[in-house]
Amino acid sequence: MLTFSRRASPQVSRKNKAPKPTYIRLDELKAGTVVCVYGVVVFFKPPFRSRGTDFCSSLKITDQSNQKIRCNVFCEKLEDHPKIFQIGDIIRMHRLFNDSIMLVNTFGFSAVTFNGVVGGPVEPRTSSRSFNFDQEDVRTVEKLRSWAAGEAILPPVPTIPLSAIQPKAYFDLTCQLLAKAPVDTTRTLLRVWDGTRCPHKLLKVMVKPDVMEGPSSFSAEKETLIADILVYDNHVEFARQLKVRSHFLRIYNLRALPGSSKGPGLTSSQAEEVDHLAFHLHGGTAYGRGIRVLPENSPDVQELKRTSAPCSPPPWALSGQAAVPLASSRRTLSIHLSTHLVCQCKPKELLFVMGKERAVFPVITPHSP
DNA sequence: ATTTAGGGTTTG
Repeated sequence: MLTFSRRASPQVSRKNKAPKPTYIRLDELKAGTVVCVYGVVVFFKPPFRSRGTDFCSSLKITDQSNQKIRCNVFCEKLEDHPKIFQIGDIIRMHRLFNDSIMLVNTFGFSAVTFNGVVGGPVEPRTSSRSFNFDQEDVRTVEKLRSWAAGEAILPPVPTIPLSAIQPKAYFDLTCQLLAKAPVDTTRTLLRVWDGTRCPHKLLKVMVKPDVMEGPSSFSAEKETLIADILVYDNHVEFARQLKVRSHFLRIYNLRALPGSSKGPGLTSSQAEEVDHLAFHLHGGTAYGRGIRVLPENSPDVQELKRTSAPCSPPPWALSGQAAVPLASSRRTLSIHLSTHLVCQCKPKELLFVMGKERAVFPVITPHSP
């Protein structure tokens, strides 16, 4: 709904008569008080399971005062955690208790986050059903963005594509999950791609096809683009929740190591290939190590969809529509026959891109008489 | 109605 502030400037509000909070500069925090703050994220750990009942998000923020303040956010539900995706994001938090060591969320806590890129749209990210957000918030976000740009807080490259991997270095990867499989009690395999080609050969992890969620194999061409990631220990539980194909991920503090490691799950011939890279998400949360699912509407996901499926609509050999009677309703189906199916190659699946939509279709092959 | 963690690279 639209309300009006005392200064008669329009104010978008989704809640009636909420008093406007006062945001405290980070150099004016007093121990033992409950505060609302704005800040630029200079460090964060994606939510990880604590030993208590909640997930914990650990972060460090700063503002024009240059004070750096640590915060911990405890929430039982993942979706209630601040939607921080990278260093440089702007965050607004309401109702944090200052215990003199750090800020910790308290009753009535809420968080809204924004991309930190100067000049970008100021789009609030939150799971709060009601929150206030007006022109003053827009100005605060823009001021923090331009201040942070001068402080060089954003990492020089937000995430590294597979094509730019430096062996042995730690990096963040934005990717689509294509398939996954449990390997043993401490490890899960994630098969991902970002549409770019790694200049190094990629070590493949062998698992039984019947435990694979998603396709157990891809075309030889596509396999050269797929990175096999072994995630360890505390990340296994998180990996279990991930959904093949529909989930776009950012994996933080990933490491690509020359494939000298031998052991179950790796083929012996590959293990001797030192040129092959093996991807590991080690156990623990140091340096913000972890996995986050990116929202479907995030710019990073839109960009990934563009780069991982750069092709024009295929030439149709046949195209049309058909009304299909169903049990409860009647639907119209668009039917296309790809020219790929009337040539000599025999694909097992086809990847079609139409605008922003993407779908992988199994090829139905009729039995020979 | 206030525990959890309290940043700082791996068993592989």
